Order: sequence, then C-alpha cells, then structure tokens
Amino acid sequence: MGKRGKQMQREILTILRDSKSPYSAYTLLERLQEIYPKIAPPTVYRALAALGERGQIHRLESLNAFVACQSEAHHQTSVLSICEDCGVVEENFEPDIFSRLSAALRKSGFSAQRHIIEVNGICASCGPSQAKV
Amino acid sequence: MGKRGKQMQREILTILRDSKSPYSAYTLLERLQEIYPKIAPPTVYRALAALGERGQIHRLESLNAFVACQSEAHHQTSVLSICEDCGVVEENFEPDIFSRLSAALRKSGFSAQRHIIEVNGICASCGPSQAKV
DNA sequence: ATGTGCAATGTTATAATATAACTAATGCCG
DNA sequence: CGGCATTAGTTATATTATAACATTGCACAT
Repeated sequence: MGKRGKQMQREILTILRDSKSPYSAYTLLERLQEIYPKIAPPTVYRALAALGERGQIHRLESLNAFVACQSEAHHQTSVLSICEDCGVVEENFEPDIFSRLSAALRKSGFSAQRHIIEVNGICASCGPSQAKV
Repeated sequence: MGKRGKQMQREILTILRDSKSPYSAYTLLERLQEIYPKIAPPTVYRALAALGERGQIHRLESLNAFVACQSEAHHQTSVLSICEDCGVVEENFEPDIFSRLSAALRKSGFSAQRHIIEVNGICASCGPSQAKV
C-alpha cells in the first residue's frame, strides 16, 4: 500500500466517523474532491475495499453506502440498524444471533462464511415515545 | 394493475421459478425481450416492485438480484443463504432469529420494521463432504 | 355511445453505482 | 543504478435504477 492510498483511507475514515449516517461512494468522492480535485471513482472504491477488508468500515448492502465501524474489535460481525426517519445507522453486537444463524443453516448442510444483517426501523430518538420536532 | 403488467409479473415469476439462482433486473429484461422485444427497464422494475410488495419475490440486497419466493406463506421473513460456489439461493425460515433480533434491538429503543438477513457460504452440494466435479 | 378523468403502461433520457483495462509512478531489492 | 512488482492514476464503460413526460385504456357518469 502506497502513501497515497493510506491517505485516502484516512480521509475517508475521518469523514465517515464524523457522520453517523452512511455515505455513498460518490458522495465521498465529492467530499474528497474538495481536497484532491482530480481523483476518480476507482480511487474511492479502492480505498473503500481496503478499509472494508480491515473491518474499519461496513458496507450497507441495502443502501449501497458505507459507515465507519464503531467497534474497537474490527471484524466482529454486527447487526446494522438503520433508522428510516433520521438515517442514523447503529452497530449492534449480538453474537448469539450469528451463532444461532450459522447453527440453523448448518442443519441443512450450509456452511456460513459471511453474515449480512441489516434492520430497517425507527430508532429511539425518532420513535413514538419521543416528541416530534 | 392492467393486463400487461400482470402478464409481465407472471413471466418474471416463471423465469425466476425455473432458476434457483438469482437474476438481475437486466438479465430478466433480456429474457423478456425475447418475447416482447420493445420493453424497457421501467417495465421490469415496475413488475419487480409489484412482485416484491406481494412477497412473491425476494431481492438479494448484496447481489442486486432477485429470486422467486419459495414459501407458500409469502411475506414470512426469511434468511437467504447464498452459495458462493454454485450461486444457488435457498430460503430458510427461522422465526426465532427474527424475534430475537427485534427483541435485542428493542432494548436499545429501536423498533424493527424490516429485516434483511443474507448469508454467504457454501451449500450442502458444494461443501467439502461432497466429491468435487 | 361518448366525454372525462384516473390509473397503468410506454418511452426517452439520464442518474447513480461500480469496475475493466490500460498507463504512469513509486518503491524495493539486488 | 536498473529491473521488477506493486500501487495509483486515468479513461472509458458496464451495470443498476429511476425521473419525467406521453400515451393508452378502462370505469363511470352523462
């Protein structure tokens, strides 16, 4: 990994960590172009791929977007909850769920490698018990 | 819903039911164009949306592709297992998982509406206990 | 049966997401 | 230094999805 790539990864991580809502690759691209006017999509996708492999970001498959990993222990699989109202994404650690899921699938001979769990709903701040703005 | 729309939905469902592997919207489009040469993407997407609302197909968020629902009881949420080797997608019913997931998230005030669970791995037919071709 | 209005469908164009394929630069190691 | 491998830049294009508007057709009142 060269210097430039590392730098892009740091920039992206900073942007994502400053936001609890997901960023699309192209929104990140726009942000990065404020600093590096000439970068192109592959630069962003390469950085995102590297960050993803190291577990520092999560890709939201249902939104085609990315968030920073909130956990210290990267690579711990997590449940991503997505608030449909405010867009905030939270990472929830439910190791039981994953082991049960793997166990259930194993019964039919399926060997699980990667779990994707995304849950849409309404978060605590936006819920009915909260005063609306 | 007019006649034409219903017909498209039937055609799509037939194609998907004949295949355990997912189809992308554009692959479906190509197949449909064999019969209706002039149809355009929105036709396919509209039909897919209608089928999805009725629970007759599932969208694989991680693949941007679609499979027919294998269950009689449409709208029962399911775990979709995706074999990385042969591409076959199976629908697994694990109601416990969904209720546990909702319960776990509720503890942090999140009210779950839609669960997306997709698991990548190796299916029984492709697994190590099977002779390779 | 005819107009009228709404919902469905068709059509065109384009937006948004992602990657292939090639070129240039960098850095490592002898 | 020179050669080679890796990384990054560049260009172009593939893939996925939808906006926006035009047209059709059907239900219903007249």
